[in-house]
Amino acid sequence: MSIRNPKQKLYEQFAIVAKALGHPQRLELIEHLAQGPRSVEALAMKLGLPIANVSQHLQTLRRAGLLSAERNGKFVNYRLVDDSGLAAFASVRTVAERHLAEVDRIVRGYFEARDDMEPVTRQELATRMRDGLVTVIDVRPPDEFALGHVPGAINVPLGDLPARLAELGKDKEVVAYCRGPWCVMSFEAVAALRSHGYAARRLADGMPEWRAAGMAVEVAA
Amino acid sequence: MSIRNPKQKLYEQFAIVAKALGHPQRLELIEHLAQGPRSVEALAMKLGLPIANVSQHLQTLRRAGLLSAERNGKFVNYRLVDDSGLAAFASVRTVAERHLAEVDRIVRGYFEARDDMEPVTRQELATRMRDGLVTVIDVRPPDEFALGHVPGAINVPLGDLPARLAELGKDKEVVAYCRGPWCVMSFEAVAALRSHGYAARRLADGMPEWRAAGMAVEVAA
DNA sequence: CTGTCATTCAATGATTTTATTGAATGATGT
DNA sequence: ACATCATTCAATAAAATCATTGAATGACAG
Repeated sequence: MSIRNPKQKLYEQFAIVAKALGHPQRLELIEHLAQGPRSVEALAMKLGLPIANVSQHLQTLRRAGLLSAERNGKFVNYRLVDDSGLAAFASVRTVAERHLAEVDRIVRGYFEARDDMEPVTRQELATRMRDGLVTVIDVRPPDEFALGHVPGAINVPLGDLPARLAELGKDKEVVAYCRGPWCVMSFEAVAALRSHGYAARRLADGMPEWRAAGMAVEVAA
Repeated sequence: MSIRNPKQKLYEQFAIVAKALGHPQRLELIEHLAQGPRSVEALAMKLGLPIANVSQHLQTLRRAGLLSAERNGKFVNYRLVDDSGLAAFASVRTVAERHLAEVDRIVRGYFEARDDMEPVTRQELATRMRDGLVTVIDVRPPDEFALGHVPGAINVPLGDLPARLAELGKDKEVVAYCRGPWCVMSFEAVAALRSHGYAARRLADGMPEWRAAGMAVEVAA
């Protein structure tokens, strides 16, 4: 029986939060919930995991104060309680990006092979959209697009891109975005567009960051 | 053998960082290293833990990119590689402070009993110091004070405070600070000073945050 | 070279976390 | 009431993390 002083008790609580972030699939759950509220089943489908497993992860995140759950009929909808969880995720990501050699290796090996250009910043995109210089495509699945997207963006899920190239004029630069800074879909989209002769770039991060930065968001009717 | 796509590999790396933050004593190590570089033995002494145990925790933090180690003769000095680790700690703390009921309980039960006043912000302190309105005391141990302190602050380790009350005039407000936002020493100092009739408040956070905010820092000769 | 000291390594058991399975719960619709 | 469906709970085994111990390493002093 160890005597724990108040500082140690506080640090145990902080550790609960960090521990909740310390599992790759829980981070992925956060990424998906950052697009909008979701039921357990919907999340399990997106991640390709058993429902009971996802349910347990969600409860771990809820106990850490990252999520709230609301019952809606038969379904339980989970959502991020606020931006602080996403901010914690982002700061953890920053540490890894700056100091882990393995991250560098993965980025060089996969991501830079698809898009080695500087991404577009939010501000830059907002300006170029206002001036009518770019076509913005949202490459996420339609359900995520419906929950909120960059005003004026066209929803072209990655799988549909080859069939819908004709919709995108070559006179304007195409800017693609999806769920976040390392969402593979926007990298794949940019690579595909370039190979077809389009001028294409990525947005530096995704929808949740756009929303968190206070930019206007359009929601499906 | 699971096939892991590049996103999952990245998330595993992010999880390594979060996992490293997911242990109360590793968080405490970060707090101490935020005061300045330290040897393994010195940290073990401060935390009251076996050296081998501390060594292992430090290596976990190093593998997560949070610390760097430099050999200096017989000693190995660990240090925070940059502010990003402290920022991650801070954002995890924010989640816990906002959403964990247990944190609220601990703060109410212990900390607010010692100091229920609004703490002084850095900017406010800088202004009031310039105008000569406050006496600033640094209640950390002398070795930490020596590695950097608020210019003009007096080092009064908490244990010495009762014997050194006479040094502090009652005409000026006394502001106490120590290692960080929930460092118990500054709470105890404020409580002790108030009980002796002094006007006393805490700085909202500690030395590492002062330094990270770009404020001037004085180092012992 | 030898002894000492700070640190790391390696091995161990104890504890915690994780994934899986199937049963229990709670709400809905017939 | 009954069947159905989404979710949670409970139990289990596998895996990871943790603290502890004592031996190995690497640097210095004599």
